[in-house]
Amino acid sequence: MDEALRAVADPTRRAILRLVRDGELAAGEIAGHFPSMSRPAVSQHLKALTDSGLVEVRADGNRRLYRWRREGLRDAAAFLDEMWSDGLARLKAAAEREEWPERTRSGRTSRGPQRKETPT
Amino acid sequence: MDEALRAVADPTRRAILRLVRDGELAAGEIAGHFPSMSRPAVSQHLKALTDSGLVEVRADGNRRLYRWRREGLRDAAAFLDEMWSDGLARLKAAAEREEWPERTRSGRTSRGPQRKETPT
DNA sequence: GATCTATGTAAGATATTGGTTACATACTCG
DNA sequence: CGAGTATGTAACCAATATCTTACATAGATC
Repeated sequence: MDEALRAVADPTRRAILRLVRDGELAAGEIAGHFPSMSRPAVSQHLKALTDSGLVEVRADGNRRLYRWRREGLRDAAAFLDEMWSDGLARLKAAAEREEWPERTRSGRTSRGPQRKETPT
Repeated sequence: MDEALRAVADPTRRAILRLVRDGELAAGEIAGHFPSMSRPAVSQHLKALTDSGLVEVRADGNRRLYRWRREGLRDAAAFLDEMWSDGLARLKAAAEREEWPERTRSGRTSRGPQRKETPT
């Protein structure tokens, strides 16, 4: 999953993913969408995406057609979903029980002139 | 979003996130969960997490309590969800219409003994 | 076969990451 | 105040990432 997340953390690669999401595109066509970057750079991003399983390649004569691979994001999506949604549930439940471990030990209960406590 | 995704791409940081997901933990307690790594290393991961908005800190006397910050993953989760779920819909729709741009140009229609075409 | 065309790979420069040890701070406690 | 505890930062290093340019290779075309 690490690889997939790292791959997706790069904006260029995310853009490529969006490009090949609903159809195949040749490497050159993809590179054409990034005029600010050399073609080899894009090629390397494509390699990264392929290696991390986010896209698949298919040879078509001269060219190489890239296509989105949905499975590639499964674990990453699952993690984030669990973290976000399930985490919401946990937070809510904890808040309702007021179970948050607030004052954990000393309990800074109005003793000294606390200067920069809780920089909220 | 880049930062959040990059932060979450690291397994140590994911583990930290899970640790502070349902309550506050002091830096030292967190570091205690990673005996294989020096305390400063964990501290730096905490900094990364804080900078990317995935956790918040609160001073409590001597210590610094870290807590999960749900908002931090909003965009990342949204992206992955859109990519995964919505992408599924797109794929399905495209498949039903058989709209996949298969043979894009030449149409490798049984001409040569295609060796390693479509490594499926 | 000679020559495009499409694309990957090698080599190298530079920036960023992730760790370590040493040190600086700040709060707590007797 | 002085010792001890909790934690962040600085300095450094090794490994990676991400570009660029130059080059290699394979299929297409005439």
